[in-house]
Amino acid sequence: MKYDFSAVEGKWQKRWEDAGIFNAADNSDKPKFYGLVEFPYPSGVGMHVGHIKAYSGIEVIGRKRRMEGYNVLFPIGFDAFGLPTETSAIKTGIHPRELTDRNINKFSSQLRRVGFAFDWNRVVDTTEEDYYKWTQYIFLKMFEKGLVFRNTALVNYCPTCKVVLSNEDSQGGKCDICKSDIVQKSKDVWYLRITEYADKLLEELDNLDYLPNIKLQQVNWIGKSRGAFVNFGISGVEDSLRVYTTRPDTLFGVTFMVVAPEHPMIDKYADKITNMDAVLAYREECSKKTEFERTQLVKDKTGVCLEGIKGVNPVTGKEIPIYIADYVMMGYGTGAIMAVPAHDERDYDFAKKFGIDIIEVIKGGDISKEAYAGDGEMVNSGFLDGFTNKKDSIAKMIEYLTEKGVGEGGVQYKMKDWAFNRQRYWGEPIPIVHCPECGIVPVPYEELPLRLPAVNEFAPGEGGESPLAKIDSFVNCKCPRCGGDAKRETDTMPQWAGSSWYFLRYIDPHNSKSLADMDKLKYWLPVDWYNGGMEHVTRHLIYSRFWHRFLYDIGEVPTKEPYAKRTAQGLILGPDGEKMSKSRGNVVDPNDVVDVYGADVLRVYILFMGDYGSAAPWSDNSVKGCKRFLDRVADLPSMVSKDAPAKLESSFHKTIKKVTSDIEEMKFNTAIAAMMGLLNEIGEAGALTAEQLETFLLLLCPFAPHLCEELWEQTGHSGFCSMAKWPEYDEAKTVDATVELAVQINGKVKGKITLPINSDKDAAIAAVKADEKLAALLEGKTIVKEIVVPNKIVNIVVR
RNA sequence: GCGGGUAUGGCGGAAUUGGCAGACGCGCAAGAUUUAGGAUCUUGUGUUAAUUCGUGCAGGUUCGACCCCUGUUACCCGCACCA
Repeated sequence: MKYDFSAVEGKWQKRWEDAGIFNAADNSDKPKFYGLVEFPYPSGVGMHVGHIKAYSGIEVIGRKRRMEGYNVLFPIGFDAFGLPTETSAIKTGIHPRELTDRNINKFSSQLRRVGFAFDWNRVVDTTEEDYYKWTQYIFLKMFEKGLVFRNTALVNYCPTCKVVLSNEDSQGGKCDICKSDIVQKSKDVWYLRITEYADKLLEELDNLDYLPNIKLQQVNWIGKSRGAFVNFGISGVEDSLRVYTTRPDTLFGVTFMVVAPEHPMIDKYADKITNMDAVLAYREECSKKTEFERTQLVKDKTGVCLEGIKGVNPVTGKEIPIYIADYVMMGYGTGAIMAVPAHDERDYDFAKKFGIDIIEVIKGGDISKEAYAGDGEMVNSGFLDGFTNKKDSIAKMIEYLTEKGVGEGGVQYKMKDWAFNRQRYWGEPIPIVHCPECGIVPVPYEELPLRLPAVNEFAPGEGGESPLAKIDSFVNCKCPRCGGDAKRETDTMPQWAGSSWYFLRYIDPHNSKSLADMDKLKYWLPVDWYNGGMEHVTRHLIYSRFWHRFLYDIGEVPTKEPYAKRTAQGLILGPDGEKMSKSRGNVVDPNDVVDVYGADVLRVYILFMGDYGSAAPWSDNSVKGCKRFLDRVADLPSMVSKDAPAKLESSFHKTIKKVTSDIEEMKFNTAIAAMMGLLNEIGEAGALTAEQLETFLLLLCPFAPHLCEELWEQTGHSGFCSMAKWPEYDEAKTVDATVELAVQINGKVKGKITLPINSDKDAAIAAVKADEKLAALLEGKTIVKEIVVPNKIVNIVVR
């Protein structure tokens, strides 16, 4: 029988909301469960099936937990500041505020249509004053603690978006938003000192239940390396050139040094360098290259020797040439390296091209052919000769350098400080005033929120300055410290700011005195389970852990870490197996599916299509299969009978057990498969008891809640199925009285025997010999070995 | 280049982690119902002449391997001249 899902689904969504059954209670004796999903960016195009998949996992888990008696917090909100809305505003002339409100309304109604069990009383919108007031508050706290600094630096700049991007936003040399090539530009930039938290973020990872690949990505992103700083002398002057190396023990093999094109020592010693023209020309050439060109053209090494000055090896006292080359980056280490061509591939290539000596200091390779990066005995290395263990030789050299005062051990991180400003309108204004007398002055806390001025012009200036710079009433202000004329900072925060703490605001979304009440934070934190996309594992997840840890350090939150557990869903690919995109025209709109099949079918299909963590292509036909499943479930009430066959009972207990554990492991596909299998068994049996139907509805409810509520009511229940008690199983009833064992002869399955459960070896062998067919196969053979795994298999080895 | 992952019927995917490969769904075929189509229901469906062969490919360990080991190929995802 088909049921009229459009009427049914709307009816139950309204009842849930009227009864407020999904609203979390702040004061409850029940155990708590805080399930979190990444809140969406409310774009104009509306929701994507990927959103549904991302939310469905925690949705099902949260619904199950609620039925198990937990006080569940499952909130939703909108990460609404950002470029796409601003771009759209510039195009259409509609204010970003107006567009954001429209988009949020659209998303909200779409989310409601799918029947997610969100607590709609706690919706957070990062662009509301009540919210960004606290984003600004956290920024000021960081400023106060010295974690905010300003620096002139070469930054990643997108010429199309006219905006400065963090390294995280410009991966691969492409703008994260518009995909055009990034150029390097010198700018004044606000930074957050995230590197100061690198170790803390790294250390706590051990105590967190994140998927292993997620942890690994974070570790790689932070990129901690141990090594040493070494100060090389510079010939003829009382100065040194500092380098970072992970292999200080190869110091005897250093035959040249390389500095990055932007390295300040070049300007410092401009009068000593005799070929300054060539050096400057090279530098000019490098600055024209995009980051992309510079990192992709790996093979061909270029560079210029600095004539007139030499480096002095602090261990050997030998003079060596210094080169400027773009394979050395200013942004990592000290921007200068000691080159050991015998044992570093890049240095090797460079030495070969420029005809520089190559000295072997580690035995084991053939340095006439290529660099040897492996381990081996140290040679040509003075006091290190004969060392065979890398750890020992490095420790010895660091000891030596420290003693001589020419270096020391140290660590480096690949992660860089977080470039924290954008020349944009639609973002949180940075609460800073520039005073000609006092310098950089923070806006006082009591003046927060520092509101975005209402304007009608959102396009950035040609010079790449923020649209806010054009608004005199905003820019001109009094200095909070001296009261004199001053100017406001006109840049805004990056998109990642608001999403770095939103999970805290859900706990107490309307608090006007603090970002959230401490007692409530203590009750709800940490987030028990956070699910989201793999694409946010290195950026958002690192940023928000950083902010949270900072708030912990200043006593604003009670836990070191925000998220106890983190998982990630796989992509939904288009029907063609390719990533969904407008340009490919393979995008599936969830609304179309809800229109035709209903929300329950959409939900069940998305979780049934494959392993939750893996990518899987969309298939319209498989959606129909889920539709059939639910239609058959809708027929179950007509099959209720007192004379249901007894054998169904153990199938029910098995299914309860399987669905219960599969949901916890996010194996939703096999949980649904188990229910389909049970339904097939019920179909064969032709009847089921009223209690069995009840159990079935409860198991299916987290996946297809509308249908289950409807049938729950139809079968005479009062109250909500969604609030009823999750079924329990009896372990004893999940096992059958008899089991079938496969019988192998020489490892090949030749037949089957049926035995009482837990029968021993003798019984199994006896049963095999009593089986006519199997006995015939053993006739005249010598039995070498008999292996019996109880309840599983018998294997008889014969000759 | 480095790191991680994946590879199973025509398709999406299962497999209690070393014990009957292919659960469940799609598709397909036959039948029922229908004026017909659609929808629905029933049965069948890895492959083979076979008691055969079969989890990307080549070996190995084991009574027994999709699972463990060695080598290899293809694809996917991260990072990428990180000193």
